[in-house]
Order: sequence, then C-alpha cells, then structure tokens
Amino acid sequence: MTRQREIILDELQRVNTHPTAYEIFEMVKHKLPRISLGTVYRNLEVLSEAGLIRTMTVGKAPRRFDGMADSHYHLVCVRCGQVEDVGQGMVAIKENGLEKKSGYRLIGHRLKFLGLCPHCKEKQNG
Amino acid sequence: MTRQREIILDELQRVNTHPTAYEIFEMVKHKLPRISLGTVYRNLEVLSEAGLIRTMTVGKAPRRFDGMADSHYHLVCVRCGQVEDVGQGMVAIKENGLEKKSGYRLIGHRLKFLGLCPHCKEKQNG
DNA sequence: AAAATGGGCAGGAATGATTCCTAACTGAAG
DNA sequence: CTTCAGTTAGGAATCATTCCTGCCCATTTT
Repeated sequence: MTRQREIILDELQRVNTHPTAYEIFEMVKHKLPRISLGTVYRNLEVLSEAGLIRTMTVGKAPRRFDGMADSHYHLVCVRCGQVEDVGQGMVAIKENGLEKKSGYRLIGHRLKFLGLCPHCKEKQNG
Repeated sequence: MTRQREIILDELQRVNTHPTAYEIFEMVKHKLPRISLGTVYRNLEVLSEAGLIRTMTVGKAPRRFDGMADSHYHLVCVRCGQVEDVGQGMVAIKENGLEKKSGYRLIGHRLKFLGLCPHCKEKQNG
C-alpha cells in the first residue's frame, strides 16, 4: 500500500459519487500534484482486484469506481448518468436452483435500476 | 428499416451468443461484403434506442449486444467472459418504495449473476 | 557507505473501441 | 427528372485505457 494508492482509496471512500478514473485523477491531484493518470488506473485495478473497491459500467459511458466495498445496488439516471446507491435492505432477490440448472458456480450478482433522476424527471415533464 | 439494419438485426437474433460490435461486423460481412464498421455501430445504436435489442457491458471488456428484446437476466463467467441467458421465471426481485424514497422515476432494471462457467469451474478445481 | 535489487511511479506513446465527418447513394415525393 | 431526407462506406478523429521505458526511492548486500 503505497502513498499514492492510499490517497486514491481515501478519496474514493470519502465521496459518495461514483467517479470515473479521470475524475479521481483530478481529485487526487490536489494532494499529489505530480501523479499521472496511468498510476491512477493501475492502482484502481489493484484496489479492485483486492476487493477494496468496485467498478461499474453504465451503457457506453466510461467506467465508474465505487469506494464502498459492502454490497449494495445502484440507481442510474439514463439521461444524465448520475448514480446513487440503494441500500441492500430495500431490495430482495429470490432465485431457485440457478446454480444447479446452469452448471455455473455462482459468486455474486449485480443489480442496477434504471430511471430518471428527480432533476431529469422534472425536465421531461416540463 | 434499411437492408443493412435488417440484416444486422436478423443475425443478432439468430444467434444466442452475445457478440461485440466487431463480431457482428464480421458476421454480417458474408451477406453485405461492403458494409463498414461505422454502419454497424450506428445501426446497433438505432436498434437499441428502438428497444429491439439490448446492450450490456461486462467489466472492462467491449460492449456486447443481445438480440432478445424480452426481459431476461445474464449469467456471466468472470474468468472467460462467456454470457448465458437466465429466463425471467428463475428469479424474482422484490423492492418496496424505492421510487418514492429516491425521487427517481423507475424505468427498468438490469440483473447480472457473476460466477464460473462449468468449464472454468472444472479448471479451477483441477 | 557504495552497489545492487526490486517495486512503484511519471510521462508519454500505443492500442482498441467507438464516434464523427464527408461525399456518394437510394428511394420516395413532387 | 429533380429534389430532398435519410443512409451508407470509408476513413479520420476521439476517448478511455493499457503498455512501455527510464527514473526514483527504499531495502538489502557487500
């Protein structure tokens, strides 16, 4: 855990947005003015493999990173791309025999709700 | 609905794999030798907006397209990237008051199961 | 302490996916 | 036949991401 890696993780955990690699690069620049985008990418990769952060892709937009390691779902605005977290208590998934029928070993799942955020909803109505 | 667009849709519906834009480009070349990759991308975009096909992203790999318009979920192998469909009968989602609490207008959701396909599971054990 | 080793790192070039641009084509309508 | 709108092929351009290379810093070896 190097200084760069630690600061990247800190920044990512401190915000509840879900920034892209480039946005993290900009956030971290304040503390590490000489850091390069490549370093950010590499460390995000390392942190992600270590299970300390999560990544998500929404449509064709660039990948976003999530500092929360605990399991939760996402609510994505299809118009502006804004992402919010949904606590795991709000939603339940019930499946039966998927592992057996498919032959897969299940590891986990990702659930994403699509919709219009309050702001875009407003705009569409107006 | 142009000839190109129709053939792209046909091909995509004929297979149960989930090809990338480039793979579709190669598939379609047999019938349309002069087609360009740009045309494939544009038509996939059009078809997707029309709700005739669906798109999905798995990690950092290129986007994949799905000719099935009906709602179903995906089962993705985290090792080899293979994707299978999961019938909607297999899984149920229960949520309560998400729309009200978040202020979003909900449009839909995406659910992806992650795991190891039979082949990769085998390999890992062996 | 000097030399050697190793793991990052900065910077930038390279790659790969996707989008954008332009001129030519197609087909329907007048 | 001319016009017009929409679409295409082809290729250039863009954007996210990865890769490469030489450098720096900390630790170990001598």
